[in-house]
Amino acid sequence: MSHLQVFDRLLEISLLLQDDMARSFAGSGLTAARTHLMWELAALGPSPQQALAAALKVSPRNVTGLVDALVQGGFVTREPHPTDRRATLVTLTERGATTVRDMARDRERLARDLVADLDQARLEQLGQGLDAVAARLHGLLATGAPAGGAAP
Amino acid sequence: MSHLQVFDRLLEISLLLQDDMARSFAGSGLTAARTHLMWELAALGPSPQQALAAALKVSPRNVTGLVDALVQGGFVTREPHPTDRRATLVTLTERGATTVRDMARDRERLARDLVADLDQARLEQLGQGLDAVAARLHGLLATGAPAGGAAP
DNA sequence: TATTGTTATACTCTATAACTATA
DNA sequence: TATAGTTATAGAGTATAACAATA
Repeated sequence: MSHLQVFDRLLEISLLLQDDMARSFAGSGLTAARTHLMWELAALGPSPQQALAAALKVSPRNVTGLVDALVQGGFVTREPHPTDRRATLVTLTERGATTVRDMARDRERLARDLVADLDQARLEQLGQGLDAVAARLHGLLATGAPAGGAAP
Repeated sequence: MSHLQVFDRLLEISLLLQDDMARSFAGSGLTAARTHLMWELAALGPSPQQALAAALKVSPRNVTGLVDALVQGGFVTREPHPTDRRATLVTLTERGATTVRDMARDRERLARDLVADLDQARLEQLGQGLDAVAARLHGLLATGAPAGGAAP
């Protein structure tokens, strides 16, 4: 097993996970970006758009559009901020909260299914290998210079 | 090490690789989609746009736009097809070919760097674990139903 | 004066549908 | 009649810059 084969597998898995995610949005009015916002919102609790922009590492203008779409879909509402009248608190609706719970459940199930063929020892080995790769990647990116784009 | 931790690591690595890729395009006029097209083009040789659309699993209309941008950047040219006057052969320029070679070199180096901390046995264990995950993922997606979106 | 969210503008990726030129 | 590529149109994500209301 060569380093290139391992790398190819990582890219392959990455693409397959993205495909699966995109497929799961079909017809729901949700997208990766909107789902990500809801996910962060569930973690943060009701938040002004600035906080969401920071959490998502995205421009405030971008958040406006995402929230617009989620409001239209009935997943979130804009509530007045209790003390700052410039801000609005983006808040999950019942439907939005249910959606996030369902996603968390599906995610848990998928995570379990993916390693269903591995016994405890092999799971541990896989985890340690991934830890090492993630650590190297963080190190390489921390230098500022790109580590050298992974063309798929 | 739990299945959820392993899953989180996979998602984390996936995001970091995308970040790195995006960063490596800064100022070059290239993007992930355009780079992907060049990458396929290098593998296929001079190709009509239909072939590229099929290889990239993207609409022919989309290819028109990507090729337009790559022509403008001097990475590819549109040559007349020798026998079919409806078609054009998209062809890498000298600059385009050099770019792909550089990408392949960077990719090789990155693949090596990522596993630099692993000895041969651990590399093998990681590879086998990833193989198992990829196999499960293929199996789950083959059923048609989404395996349950991996919300980041 | 600084911050929150918005309007204005622009670029990219993506898709479908209709159209032109050729097979 | 079918195919290759284009124009037309549209939706989504993203960004910067200018502007309003409020701190």
